[in-house]
Amino acid sequence: MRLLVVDGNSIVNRAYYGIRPLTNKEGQFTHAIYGFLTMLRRLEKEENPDAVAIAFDLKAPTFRHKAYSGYKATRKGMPPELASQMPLLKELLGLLGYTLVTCEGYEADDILGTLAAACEQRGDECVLATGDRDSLQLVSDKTFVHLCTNRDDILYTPEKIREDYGVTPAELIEIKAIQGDSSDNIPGVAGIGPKGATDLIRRYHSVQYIYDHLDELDIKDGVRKKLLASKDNALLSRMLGEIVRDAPVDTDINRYTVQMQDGAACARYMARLELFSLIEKYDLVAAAVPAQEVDPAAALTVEEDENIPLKNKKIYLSFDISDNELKAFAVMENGTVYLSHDAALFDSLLADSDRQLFTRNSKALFAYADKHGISVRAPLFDVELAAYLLEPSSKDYTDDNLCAANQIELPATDNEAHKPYRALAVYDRLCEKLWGEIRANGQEKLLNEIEIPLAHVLAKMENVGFAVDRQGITDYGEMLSAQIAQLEADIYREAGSAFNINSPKQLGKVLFEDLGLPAKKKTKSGYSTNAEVLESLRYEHPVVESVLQYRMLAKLHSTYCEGLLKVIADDGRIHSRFNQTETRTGRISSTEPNLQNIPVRTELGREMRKFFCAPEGWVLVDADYSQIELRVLAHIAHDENMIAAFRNGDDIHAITASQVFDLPLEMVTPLMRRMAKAVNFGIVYGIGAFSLGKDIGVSTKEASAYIKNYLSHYSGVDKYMQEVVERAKQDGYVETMFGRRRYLPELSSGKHMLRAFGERVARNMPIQGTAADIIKIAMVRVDERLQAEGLQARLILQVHDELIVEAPQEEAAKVARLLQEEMENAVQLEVPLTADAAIGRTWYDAKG
DNA sequence: ATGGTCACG
DNA sequence: ACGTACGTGACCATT
Repeated sequence: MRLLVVDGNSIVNRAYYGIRPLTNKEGQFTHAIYGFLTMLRRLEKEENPDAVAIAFDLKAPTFRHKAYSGYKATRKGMPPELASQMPLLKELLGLLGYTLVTCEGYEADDILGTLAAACEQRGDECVLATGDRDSLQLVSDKTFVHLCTNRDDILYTPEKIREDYGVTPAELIEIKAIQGDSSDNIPGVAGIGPKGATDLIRRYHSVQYIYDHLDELDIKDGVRKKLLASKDNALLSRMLGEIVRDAPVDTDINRYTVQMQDGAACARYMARLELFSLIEKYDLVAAAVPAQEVDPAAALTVEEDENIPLKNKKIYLSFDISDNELKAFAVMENGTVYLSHDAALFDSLLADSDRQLFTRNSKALFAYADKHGISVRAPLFDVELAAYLLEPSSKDYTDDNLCAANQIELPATDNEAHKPYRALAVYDRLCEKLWGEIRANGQEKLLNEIEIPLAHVLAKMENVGFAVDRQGITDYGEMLSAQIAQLEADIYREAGSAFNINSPKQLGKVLFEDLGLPAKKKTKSGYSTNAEVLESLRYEHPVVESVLQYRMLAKLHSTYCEGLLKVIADDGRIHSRFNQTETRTGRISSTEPNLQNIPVRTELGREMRKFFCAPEGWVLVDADYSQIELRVLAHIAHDENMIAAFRNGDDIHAITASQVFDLPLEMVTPLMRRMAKAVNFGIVYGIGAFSLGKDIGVSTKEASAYIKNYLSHYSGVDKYMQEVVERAKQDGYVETMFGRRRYLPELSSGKHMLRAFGERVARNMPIQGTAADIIKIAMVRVDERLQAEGLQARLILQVHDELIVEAPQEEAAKVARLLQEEMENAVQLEVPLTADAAIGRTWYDAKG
């Protein structure tokens, strides 16, 4: 038999600190629970035990705390974010069929020692899972320690301990007795550390022997003196350091076999915690559906191709549209789902302004309507968009997840074909719940006046697509291929060997081992070979320059030439998809292909934009906001200096330079302006002196002086940056001018890094998010205006602060004015918003 | 599936 | 003592 004993407190600590915070809707932290179960599953898979015991400390569990003023032996209660997860974790473990072991007056370590001793006596094997090296003293030919570290897991056998420490497992106690352990209040011998202690025990094996033969030992007098001075402490430490092996706990291995009793209860518990991936991992998806006999009232009723009553004004609608064609749809009334294929009925529902539609993926609905010449007159509620506004950090917004998160149980059905409609049967409750929260958050306008109308605009943009010059891309790609082949040959010659240049691993070996170039930075899996590192090695070896060139061309070729050629549709246009629920800040994203990252910064890359063009007789009108984020910052921070600069129409980066460097404007050099620009960006991103310094090539100290200067001149910004973090900590979220929220559980993390990240996000999101809100408003208005004025011109792309419209030649001038007007007037700020429009045959030409 | 790299705002 | 600016998506190599 083989028993796995888990040191619950140690593993939960690893989980808590090792995983970024997660919360459910109620704000309950769940990441330690998630991490614990993930680790537990991995342990079981790797160790394949017959039984599992999970040991916990009984009284207020403690954790080792490093005081900021150096290492100090303090024990402090666990942070509340972890403490609140402990009872939930224990209850869930119980439901999953694990047996927990605790013992009054004993620590988890002692339980590990006791169970291991019992296994040894019976001849069973025992694996101890812990993150704490103290347990290594328990290792024997029957007992192993599975040490969980931040990087990876190590299995300790007696041999492995000999290899790592050069002593036997039992001798580890002796080492610790001399070395001491501040976190465990074990004093040890003052003045002797790990090295000295290990050396002594390797030679003399025990503390007792050392003191019995102190005068005869072959050691320095200083060491002898230290040993003598701490004799009492050393002997006490020897006792304290030994783990108890006879705690009064049940050592019968049969008590610890794992048997889940109630899968449905586990699934419900996990759903309440919103740990949906665990439901899948534990294969409880089926159990999550309440069995019919348990709740017969909740059985799903589906009427196929029946006459749909449609008595209500509120229509709960589900549809299956692919390639803009309707496959089927369903409506729900009074809990009954009516399935239909009647497209005419479907179309009439969309056009009926007296009905309100409650659905999801309204973008697909708008795309369908647009394609079929139907104007959607029914007011719409979209669960996905609503859920996104309520919690923009979620990964997806499936019906199942939304119902689970809102404690709405899905009705049961045996019919596989009816499964997709289970959520529709409870859509009235789901929509009610979501709408209630939208109202409570004051997000009604954001949903109804920005996101839902925007879905319509995005649908049209996807349908229209962006015309491209296929032949142009092909020729350009061939030109690149030739250059890439040449560079490849150059690189092999310069490096003295042939290898896969695309493999960072192989490239790292060639540069830093074969050629002996200095490695600047490391990644998790080896040397870093990114552009920053290569730039710094540019003049060290000719191959570096070639690799940089190769990288640039290879990127252009694979991502942009080959990538784009693959997605040109039959109409000769590229139909990117715009995702409206992806980003945590409120921006939209673009996929298949991503048209928001077409090269522009280098001339060669920029050429790519010559192949994005308008059809014959048409032109592109491109307009972009000038410094929208800084203007938003000036507005929301009420910063007088920055507001004045924008009102004067000043060059904001030059003004900033004159302030940061304390010089008159005429004396600002281009370099100073460039640095000031970096500071302006840095401020928007939540800034740190280290990174700013790196970015502009000055010392951290100098960078921090710039920041200090900046904040003293823009004191409104300084005040805002402090207050926004303060408020975020109180509220748990930040929001934009238009009420778009982002929750920041990171702010209450015990991990410094994570908390600092949360603070930067708190400073950045309201700025980036407000800018995103503004351009969304502009898009909706531009679309309305184009239609209202009877123009053929249409929006085809948005790139965060830039809109692109294609227009018949003769409409171009009017459209350019319209675009600029709507963008600049989307919202009134304390500073003017400016947008610059330009006209051209291609994107390259139209971008001012 | 993950990590490294690099394209954009 | 730690690691180092916000937000994305695609491609390639590697596991």
